[in-house]
Amino acid sequence: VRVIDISDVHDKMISSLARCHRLDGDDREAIRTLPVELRHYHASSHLVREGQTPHRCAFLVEGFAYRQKLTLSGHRSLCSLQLPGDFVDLQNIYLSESDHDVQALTEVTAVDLPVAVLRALAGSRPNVGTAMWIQGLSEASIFREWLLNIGRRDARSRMAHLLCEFSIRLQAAGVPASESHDLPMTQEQLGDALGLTAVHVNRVLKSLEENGVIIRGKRQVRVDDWDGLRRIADFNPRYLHLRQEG
Amino acid sequence: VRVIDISDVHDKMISSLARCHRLDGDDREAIRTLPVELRHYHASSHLVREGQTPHRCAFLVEGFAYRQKLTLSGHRSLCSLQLPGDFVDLQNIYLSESDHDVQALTEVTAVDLPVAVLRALAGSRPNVGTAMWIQGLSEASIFREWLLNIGRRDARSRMAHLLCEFSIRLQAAGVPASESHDLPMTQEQLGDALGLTAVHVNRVLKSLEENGVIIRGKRQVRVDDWDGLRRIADFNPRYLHLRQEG
DNA sequence: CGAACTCTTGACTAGTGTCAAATTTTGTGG
DNA sequence: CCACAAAATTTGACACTAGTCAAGAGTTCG
Repeated sequence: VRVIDISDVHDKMISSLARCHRLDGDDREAIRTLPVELRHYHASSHLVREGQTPHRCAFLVEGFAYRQKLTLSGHRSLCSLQLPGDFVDLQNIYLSESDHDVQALTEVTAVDLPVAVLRALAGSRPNVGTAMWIQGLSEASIFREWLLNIGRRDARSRMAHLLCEFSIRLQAAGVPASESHDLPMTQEQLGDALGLTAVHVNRVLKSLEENGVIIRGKRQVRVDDWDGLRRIADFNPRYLHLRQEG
Repeated sequence: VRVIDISDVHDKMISSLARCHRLDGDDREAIRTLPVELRHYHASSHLVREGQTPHRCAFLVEGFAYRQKLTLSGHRSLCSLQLPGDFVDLQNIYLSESDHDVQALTEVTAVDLPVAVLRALAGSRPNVGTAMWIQGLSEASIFREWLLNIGRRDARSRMAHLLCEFSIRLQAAGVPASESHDLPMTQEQLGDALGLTAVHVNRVLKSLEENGVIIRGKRQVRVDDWDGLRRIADFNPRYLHLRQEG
């Protein structure tokens, strides 16, 4: 566990939102007035729970999280991954009831912001509101791409696509290459992200490793041959909307 | 082709947004000042095209449309259906490049609104902006549900779920029961909405009809036994966020 | 009226799922 | 820090859902 500087957290929020929409000095100043109360979540604990009224929105400082939905019979589907620098609850901020869960994938450090405070900020600083709106739209675009991925690509391509996305998004979020770019998911979680069973995920990973495009560790996967993976994945980063300017 | 009254169109926009968020008299007045220029689209013509910068946002007055994405190899996945009363391009309104297409499913009558005008309206009338934001969030919730549908339900349930959603949304949009509640899609389009092949869609429809839960016409499907269908579908309308109050 | 889509069906195939058991890794309480 | 229990991985054998191919019939639309 690392010591985290509160001013760094504000900087991180500002750069996360500024990547979505241009912010002026007053906008940045307003963000700096947000109350920062760091909170720790253990792996697999809930940040959001289906059916609840969202009162707080987490800003991810360290660690990963994922959105998921469940079938009545208990089958699970992940909808997206949340990386450091993401506002986790922009999907619910204006809805009266959450339609899905968000759970910590790893140990997570996050700031819990009252939804009312974020709404007020969006109202008083329109640029910030627009930035939050855009961040939510970008995530909706990820949902659509995952729909295409699960609906129309075969198992190998799906897996390759997921890895490409993770890799590019980490880079875009400014996680230094020195830090690990391994995807720390179990094969069951990967299966739920791809509409596959854990057993088949295992077979696919083995095959991708034999082709030399990935390297596997325990409970994690790393990209080895990016171009090869990208070709298998049919990956086009357009849907991530990384270079946004209002 | 029916004659459409412009004031009716404004009413339709107002009620569409008011279903998402409370609007006061001035908000409604502001919406009434929007320029209304009715435009007709033939079935399968594009309202939005991937890669383009969105300059205009359509408001659907009559007819249906769908969002779709394509794989490099040309495979298609639908992401959602658009019904009368939907603002089609809320997903792109603040993005610089569209990541998907929107095409007319049937003959469509729509109002084309300049994106700049909508952005200005969102800025000057915060309630209206919030309503648009919420409409976009609700659609994102549909993407997530479709992800669960395709990823974790079998073909019969997927089809049943799609029909349940269509039925409930039509009702919520206030389409009178007198008008047809048939889903006017080809089996190939249904397949692309469900991650199936057209051939398998045919088999599934046959089976559902034999169970007496649907009735098929040419190029259309109608719900016959709603409770039966709902049971097959594992359908819970929560994700549609129909009763929203800011 | 004909060409081009759709739909339907059957026969066959292939990609994933299911089940089960051995092995390795991880996490926890003493 | 160890020992054990629980969780995750790996593999093989087999089953089954959904895909592919093909051909005939029905529809739609210019």
